[in-house]
Amino acid sequence: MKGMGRLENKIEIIRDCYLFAGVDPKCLEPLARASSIRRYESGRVIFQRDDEADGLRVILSGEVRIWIADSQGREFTLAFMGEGDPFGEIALLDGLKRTANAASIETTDCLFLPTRAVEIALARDALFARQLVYSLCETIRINLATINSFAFVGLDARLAGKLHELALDHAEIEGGVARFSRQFSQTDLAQLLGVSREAVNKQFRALKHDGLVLQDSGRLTITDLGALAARAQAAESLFR
Amino acid sequence: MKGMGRLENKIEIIRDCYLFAGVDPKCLEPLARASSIRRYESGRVIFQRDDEADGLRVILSGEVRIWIADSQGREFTLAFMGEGDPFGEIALLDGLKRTANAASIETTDCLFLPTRAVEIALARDALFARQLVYSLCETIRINLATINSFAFVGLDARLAGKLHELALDHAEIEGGVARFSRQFSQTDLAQLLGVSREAVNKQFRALKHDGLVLQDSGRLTITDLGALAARAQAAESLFR
DNA sequence: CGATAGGTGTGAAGCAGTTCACAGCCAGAT
DNA sequence: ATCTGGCTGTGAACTGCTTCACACCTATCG
Repeated sequence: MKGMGRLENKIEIIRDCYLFAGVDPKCLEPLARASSIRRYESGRVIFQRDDEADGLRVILSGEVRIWIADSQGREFTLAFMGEGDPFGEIALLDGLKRTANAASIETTDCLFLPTRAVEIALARDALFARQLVYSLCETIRINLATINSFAFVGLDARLAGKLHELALDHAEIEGGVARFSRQFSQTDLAQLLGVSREAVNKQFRALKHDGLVLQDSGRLTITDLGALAARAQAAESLFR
Repeated sequence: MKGMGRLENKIEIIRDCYLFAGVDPKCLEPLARASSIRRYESGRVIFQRDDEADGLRVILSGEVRIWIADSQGREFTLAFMGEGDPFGEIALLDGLKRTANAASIETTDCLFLPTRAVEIALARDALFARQLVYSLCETIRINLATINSFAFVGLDARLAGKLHELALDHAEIEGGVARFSRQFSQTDLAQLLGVSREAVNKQFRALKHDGLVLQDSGRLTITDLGALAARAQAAESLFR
């Protein structure tokens, strides 16, 4: 009976992921049966570029960084993923090697769905396929916004835009003020923007000078989200 | 009887697109019934960013440029699409506005599938959904390669890589030599790389100096694809 | 035919971001 | 309490790309 309890627990967890919203309950049970829950301690590398895909993960709690790197060791952060976000879909879905690296930046629990189980659900349930398609489209829009900013936007506007974006996910917003709930180092920001830490520092100076951003003991506070958005105008996102 | 002939003709056209490979023949007929063939003269804008999506197009013959632009009129070319390629899927699939602009750069015939017909096929046929998922993953890999090159790769290697890539689609290759089958202006290349025309010209000088590229009356010839690929090393594509 | 529009080639000046070097600060470990 | 490692701040020198300006070359079109 204990095993049964765990299964029902997993079914519930899966049903709560937006990726599986509306999925046929008949498909849910085999998915749950095949899936497992994996815990990664902070700093664990979950997979690396060019690995074979083993399955899909959905974050139950914690935070994961997805990034690419070059041969010199420079890194570009594609995304920080949090609770409810799925990751590792691409290589799973097209059967090729992983496109990026993933690591936990705090203790993270993931629901792990092995390739075969996803494949079966995909063939059986049109709604699951539909949901996956939405998720892939979202990824494409995010990537296009990144390309847009590389092609057209100066670092000043790019930093403003990125801070604004991060605030929506990682800060408590009240009025036009956003207080970040975790630390982002200038190195983090540099890796998110694809530039050097020094360049970020310089732009940061300007933001602080204009009173748009404060630093209380490591944490950032944005004093005027609207003004920050205005600075990012040129970076107007393709993704809304 | 004539109408019937046109329908069967369309069914055949659809079946030949790789996007519909393996699609249930029962789904094919309604798709064909709803679809139409549209001809765009050279230079016609097919859709623009922020338009509502009307449907999906598959190129039957001709060539289409997909690009984004900023407020100053600078343009970044995301892709040239040719025979068999589908385009306009993203906004169609997620119901949001178009992410990019599309225009024919020569007289182009497209198969046009309106949103509703695609939606119905998607709900009914898991294989069609699977095929779409593959196609979206491919787009994501291409976009990631673009992001990779912006973040890490100098213009020298990026130009070499782009020429190599273009040669695979637009040139006749014999041994290590590739003779382009249409013209690419330096402006075209600049827009593909997200830099100024002058910067491309300068890198071009270096390639010509080293005898890797020739220009006979507008058309380009790559004299050593291997050496060109070596120059692009750092741009090693995430997409293979 | 000469006019015009794209394309190419090139040089000067400027700016944005990189690299390198180093200093100071804080928190956690020994 | 001191040491260490990661973060921040900053300046100097350099490089790569942009912008602007212009010359020249061709193909096309009235």
